[in-house]
Amino acid sequence: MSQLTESINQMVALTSEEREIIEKAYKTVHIPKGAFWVEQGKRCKEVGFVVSGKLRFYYHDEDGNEITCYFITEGQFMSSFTSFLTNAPARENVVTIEDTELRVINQEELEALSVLVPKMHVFRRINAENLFISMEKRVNMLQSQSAFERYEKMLHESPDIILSVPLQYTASFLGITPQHLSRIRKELTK
Amino acid sequence: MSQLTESINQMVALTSEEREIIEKAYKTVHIPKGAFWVEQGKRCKEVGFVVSGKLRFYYHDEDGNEITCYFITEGQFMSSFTSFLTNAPARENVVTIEDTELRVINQEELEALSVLVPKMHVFRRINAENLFISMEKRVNMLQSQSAFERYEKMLHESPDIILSVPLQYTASFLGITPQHLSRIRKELTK
DNA sequence: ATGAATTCTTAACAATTGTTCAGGTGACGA
DNA sequence: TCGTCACCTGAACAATTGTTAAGAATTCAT
Repeated sequence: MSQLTESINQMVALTSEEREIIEKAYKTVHIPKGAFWVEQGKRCKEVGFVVSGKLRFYYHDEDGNEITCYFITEGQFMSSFTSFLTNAPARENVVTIEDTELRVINQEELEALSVLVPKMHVFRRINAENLFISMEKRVNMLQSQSAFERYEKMLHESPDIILSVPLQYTASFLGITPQHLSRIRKELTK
Repeated sequence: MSQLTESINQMVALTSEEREIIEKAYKTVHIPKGAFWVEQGKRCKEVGFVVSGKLRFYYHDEDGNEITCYFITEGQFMSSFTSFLTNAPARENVVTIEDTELRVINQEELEALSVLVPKMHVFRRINAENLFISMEKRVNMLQSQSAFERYEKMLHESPDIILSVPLQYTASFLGITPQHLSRIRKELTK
């Protein structure tokens, strides 16, 4: 079976029947590098699982600056969750930074699947909890650490992202300007 | 019935039998002003619902500064979630800033209750999703707004908290020093 | 390979935020 | 009532971060 149910299975043990039902419910989608999966202002009606590839979430603030909210890589469940959960227009754009393969499911299908496989409620809960935990870490970082410390931490925790995306994306993810990140890098190479 | 099941009922419609079961599962606890509910370093094994009162979550960073993570008020579900969910020692202290009444339930009881009332899984999922959404807003704020803007926003969204807690708590919640918040306030009164 | 476009670096200067320290206010118990 | 303590304000100075502008390096399409 696929990575998708493998990942779900790690959170809630599945029977092989359940795995099959789930496999059938999620569709496979290929998105070429640079294409949008979600567009700012439109409703996001799907959640997805990244089989391979990499995506970036970003929005434009009042001054027109691009703010990167997330980088999403292989093995992660993702969506423009706030839009998906509240049915509000998405605040952010989601674009691929590499050719990407997803497994996706829409709202109605997910609800139907959760009826067929009630464990999906538990999975969805655990997933939401994990999202919360990672956001809490991020708030702690932004709230109490300097830009230098935040970059060092990211360098340690996700060097792959830093190496594979333009510096400006990393900078806005950390809440600083590209110029300042460039300065921090220079400082670090000493 | 109580505020507790009223709140749960708003997220997942409950039958009166379910409400009764839930009411019995949650214990009532009174905590006087200034007392700890969770202590940094200990495991948090309960989740709670605030019937009345107000709490503050905070931890000490490497330099010994108190960092306020959350203010929790009436009608909110709360826990030291990362500790509760991962069984790790709590990073933060939770203290009451007013005399507080809680409805609490521990891990085993919650799991047992979720078996008796499977809808609890759905409720817990929705609750986790809501926590995620509020954290996402907070990350956006910290990532892309100035201290001045963050304070203005908080003044608009939770004036009650600003009015009822010492300035230094609000300051660390916003990620700034008390002196700087004092400066911002002065600026605002012009 | 070449030029255009994007991205990155650098530096000077400006704005924001932190640090230190001093004083002032108000609450509260002896 | 008095002193103590916690909290808030203020100002001078320092550190961090943003802004602007220019040039260097890299990427990309042709």
